[in-house]
Amino acid sequence: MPELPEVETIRRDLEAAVAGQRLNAIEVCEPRLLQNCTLSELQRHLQGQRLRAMERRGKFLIFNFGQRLAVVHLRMSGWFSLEPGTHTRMVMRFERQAVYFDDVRRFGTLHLVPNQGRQDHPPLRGLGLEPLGAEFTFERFGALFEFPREVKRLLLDQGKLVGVGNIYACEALHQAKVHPQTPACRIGLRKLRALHQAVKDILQRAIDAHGSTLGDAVGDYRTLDGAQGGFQDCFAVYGRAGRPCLACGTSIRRSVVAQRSTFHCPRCQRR
DNA sequence: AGTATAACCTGTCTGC
DNA sequence: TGCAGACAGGTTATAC
Repeated sequence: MPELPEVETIRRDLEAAVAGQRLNAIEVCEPRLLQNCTLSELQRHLQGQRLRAMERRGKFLIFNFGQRLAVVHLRMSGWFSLEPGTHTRMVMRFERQAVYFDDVRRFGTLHLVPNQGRQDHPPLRGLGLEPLGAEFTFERFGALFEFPREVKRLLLDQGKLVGVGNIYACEALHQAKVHPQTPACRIGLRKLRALHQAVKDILQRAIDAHGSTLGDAVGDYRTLDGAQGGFQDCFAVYGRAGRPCLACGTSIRRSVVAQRSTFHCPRCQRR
């Protein structure tokens, strides 16, 4: 479920909790987690190494151990905790603190990747623009809009732009007053500038609120210490079908775009 | 090259 | 109370 703001929140929390510490042991009890190595290979390369930094690329969480990286994707229900949970799939025991990877739906992935040339190895290969990085200029963003794909589909394409998922795509499109099904190449300069700003703005505001927790069901996103995020209280459209648009009062509409639930205001976001 | 569909899993919620 | 069906923040293989 996590998108960029949730992953970034976890990154910061993990950095504070375990960066700089040596990894004493790593235990994996869900074989599907490991994508490109065996558990013994993982242990051979990482155990005894110091965690140099916690990094993030799009929705990937990167444990930087110097020569090697453990690259984790949380997919739908993964999260990290300082306590063992009901669906713990991996434990990383650092010198002074253990961290637990919990993942109800077992979709989460871990790749062991060489740090040198990391961008040439899956899963970091072929990723798009980092929306909170210096590279996210209006020119480079605008260059993605040359084709007639539906704009929401484009925003969700991790090969074009990383980190934006279903929630924040809906929210950014509403803030910029763009209909989710608008062909990308038919968005005018004014709206395109508004959308560029909205993507940055929504993601930053969501990070400031420590991400979004939709409910209290098992597998819902939590921060490292188990707290809920806060940005769900700021949603303008996501999950608000039938309720009034905060800008104009019109009933928010739910539809399906790119096989995903989509929410928009039919008045603020005209085709 | 695009788009749709099913699949990967488990859990929750809704309606009958 | 039970039970079938829909739905869920993500991605990918496969088939048009």
